[in-house]
Amino acid sequence: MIEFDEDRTVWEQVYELLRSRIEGGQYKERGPIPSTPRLVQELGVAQNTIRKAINRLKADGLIRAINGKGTYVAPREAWFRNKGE
Amino acid sequence: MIEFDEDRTVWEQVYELLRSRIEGGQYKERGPIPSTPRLVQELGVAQNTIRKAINRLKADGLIRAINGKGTYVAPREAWFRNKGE
DNA sequence: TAAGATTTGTTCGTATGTATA
DNA sequence: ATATACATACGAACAAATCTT
Repeated sequence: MIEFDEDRTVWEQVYELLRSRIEGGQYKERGPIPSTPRLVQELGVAQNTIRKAINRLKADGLIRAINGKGTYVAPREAWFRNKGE
Repeated sequence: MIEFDEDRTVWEQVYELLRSRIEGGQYKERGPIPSTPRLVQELGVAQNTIRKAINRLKADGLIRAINGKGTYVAPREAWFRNKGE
């Protein structure tokens, strides 16, 4: 179980964790990332919180979700480089 | 984006807006009203504020909410006629 | 064809914390 | 102190798409 900092929002820390796993290659290009229920189980946070992080990653172009199938790391060419946060 | 009067509570103005839309027939009998997230987007106020207005409409018998599905205008026979405010 | 499981997506419901007036 | 309003986080249920059996 992962521990989260209390003075920062959980969904943002989840976002950064997943982002680092993608950029670090733990989740491979064009490969799947764990399903929402799996992430709920692993990270110990609510579905909605996972989804908020996921939505941000989608907005970043880092992942692509296919309804009923799964969520996949986008090819690097598709990633946006967001500087300002 | 709708503008709200500053010297009256927002939730009450949201309540009156939705009530007028229901009574005016914009939201039809037994038909759905927009979801909470949609109303948040349209009216530019927080979820909790929308919910407070929604709860009042439920207490009035004007609408009925179904968890995970949506919120619907009740048949007119079910409406309460609240005189006192 | 049909039924079930999995996964994404959406919705309502509840609670807590913070800031403000 | 109380009420308002916003943001966050959790829980529960429903729906559609996909895949398997």
